[in-house]
Amino acid sequence: MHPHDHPHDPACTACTTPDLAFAPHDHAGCATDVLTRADALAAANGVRLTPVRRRVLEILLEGHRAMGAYDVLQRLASDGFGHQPPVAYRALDFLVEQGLVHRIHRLNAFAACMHPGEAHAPAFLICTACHLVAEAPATPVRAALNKAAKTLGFTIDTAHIEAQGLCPACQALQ
Amino acid sequence: MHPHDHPHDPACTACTTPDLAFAPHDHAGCATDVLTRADALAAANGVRLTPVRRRVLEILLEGHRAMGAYDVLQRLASDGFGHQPPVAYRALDFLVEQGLVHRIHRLNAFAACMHPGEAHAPAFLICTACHLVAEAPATPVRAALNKAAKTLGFTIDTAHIEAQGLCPACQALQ
DNA sequence: TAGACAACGTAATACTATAACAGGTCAATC
DNA sequence: GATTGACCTGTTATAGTATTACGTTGTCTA
Repeated sequence: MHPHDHPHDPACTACTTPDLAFAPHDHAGCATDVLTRADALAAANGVRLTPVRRRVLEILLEGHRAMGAYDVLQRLASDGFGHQPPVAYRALDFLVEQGLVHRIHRLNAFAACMHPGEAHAPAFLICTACHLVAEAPATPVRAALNKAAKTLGFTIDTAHIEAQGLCPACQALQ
Repeated sequence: MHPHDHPHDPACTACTTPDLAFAPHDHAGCATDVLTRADALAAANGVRLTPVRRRVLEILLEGHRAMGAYDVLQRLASDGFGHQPPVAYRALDFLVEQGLVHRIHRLNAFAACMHPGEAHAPAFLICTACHLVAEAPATPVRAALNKAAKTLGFTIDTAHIEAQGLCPACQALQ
């Protein structure tokens, strides 16, 4: 897997790979790839992926799940970092600003972005059974949303699209 | 204005009226119409729109804005209802279940549904300047979302689509 | 009218998030 | 090499959001 230190490029396989959350995959590779890309992005943007921040990203990358700030905090504390909420919230806020983490409002939780550096505006698919979260490409969804807003004269700045339902694996178990 | 005690009907003008939040309109009529429809819906569904519940809906209908549960609670308390959070949350939960109120996750707040009884799955447009909230018809948006989910094998149960930006009036003031 | 059940009210608590301030690190500058 | 200033981390304290648990009242029905 190449370092992937570039913005979205249709010629790059990693860039065009669909979200793997719901598919069996080499998760260790998947996670370290994202971390590598995160390092590169931080350098490119002139910001610092400090130890706490990087650790938070690692923690979120352990699974394709959203975690609450306090769960992250507990992990940080047991790793020798601070014990107070701002420690977690600051790192999370930074990662969200940098596009390395997404906030899932419906769950009051945070999930690692699996497509950092790619210009993307995902829709989140949240499995209510196994709690996996995937990012679905949502360009057409956003186009439709912009169009709907336009008919009311509204100009969209940011949009959050979060769907709950069943992932393929959990559907099979029903 | 007719009682509107029916489900969505393309032949009914009230049913096909676009959301008026961003447009100058007869708000008193707009609010009482929704209340009338709410009464009819509750009766039709065999549930009770009790005094607290109805009052909560009235409060939310005072403006096309989302309110936090504790703001609603304060109003309820000053109207002689209970002073504890469950009083507000229970009424709000009921109204959400009945489709008379929408939860705006991004704001941790609640807004009266302006299209009760119409089979609708709106996208919420939240003005960051004046805090008005409108419901945009989102059938095409949801179609696109379902399609995106399908490519990942995901089945959507419920979706929340919330956009932030500027309403027409606030754009004009920029 | 007795029983079942829904609705309301309260107290207590859990969960999520931010404000305000102190000390530490590091790079650029004098 | 000391100094400044920006940024980062940590703390305490507090604000804001939501739920659990339990007792009482009201309503409907058998």
